[in-house]
Amino acid sequence: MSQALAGDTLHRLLHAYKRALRQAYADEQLELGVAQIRTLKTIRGLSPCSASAIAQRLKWDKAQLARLLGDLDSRGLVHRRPAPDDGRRQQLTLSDAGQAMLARVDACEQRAHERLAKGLSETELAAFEALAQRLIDNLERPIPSAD
Amino acid sequence: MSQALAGDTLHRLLHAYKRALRQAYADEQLELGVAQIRTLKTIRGLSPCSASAIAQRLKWDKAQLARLLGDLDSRGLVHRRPAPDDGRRQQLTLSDAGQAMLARVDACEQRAHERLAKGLSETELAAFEALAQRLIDNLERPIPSAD
DNA sequence: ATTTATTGGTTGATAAAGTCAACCAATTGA
DNA sequence: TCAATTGGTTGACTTTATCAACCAATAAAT
Repeated sequence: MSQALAGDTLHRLLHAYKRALRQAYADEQLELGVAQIRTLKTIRGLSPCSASAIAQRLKWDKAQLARLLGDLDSRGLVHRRPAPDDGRRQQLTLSDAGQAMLARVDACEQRAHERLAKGLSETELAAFEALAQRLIDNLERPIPSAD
Repeated sequence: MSQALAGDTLHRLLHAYKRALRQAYADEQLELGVAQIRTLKTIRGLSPCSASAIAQRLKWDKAQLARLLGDLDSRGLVHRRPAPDDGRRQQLTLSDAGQAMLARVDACEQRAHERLAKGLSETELAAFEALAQRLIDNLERPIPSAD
């Protein structure tokens, strides 16, 4: 790696960030994991929403997604309905309980994020976000094959 | 969170990054996981080095570290010797095989990091690193207790 | 219209990452 | 001298992540 960006920095940042999130969720007695919450948030942000859309969006294995959705369903946080136009697909929406849960998550995460961003300006955070997005794009872009 | 930095961006970046690393290691037939490699790299970078120093540095659970070190030891990649000045502590060093392994890792990761950083200038990467370090500092700084 | 390929989702199996508690020996602090 | 803490190990468990096989439905090819 170029000396400017150490992979270890990325590892440590996410490790610290996830621990901060888990602690914030535990403090608030939210009995969900980070992946479950990310799933709920993605359902909120996509319309219409399906398991394959989430898997594509988060680059998750569909088997993992299936289990996460099964769990969220059994907790009554999401609705799964057959899609009207494709018998294979399920239409995912948040239940009332799911929406209420996410409202609590939002409050939780706001505190965690205030702590994360303390002392950094909006300009700096925006710059970080833009750079991070470019790094993601680099990694998610298919490698042109030599064949 | 402030609108400028989305937590989801961090998740997606590390997810993509770890997948890229795992792929790079698999392509090179390195039969180690990301955590094992980070452990070896930390041993290389710390002198003297002990398990507690690594756990402190990476903010890992010491039980997790113990198992990682046991595995690296059984693969002959590290040496564990009693510390001369503290009967509780072990002095950790890389074996010749461990050093050779890290040389392969370095080559591997250079390619992964070139891909990660493609199209970004050294200035941009340095800015990202500096901002990431500040975010880590924010999260790792103890919260002053109200008591 | 029929066949083949792909997609959406589930289940089984497994590995990696991560956490918590209990324990013991050695060291430090009271 | 005794209590508290530290360094490390082991047991147990949870969460995250991956791969393969499978089935039903849809799309593409013939």
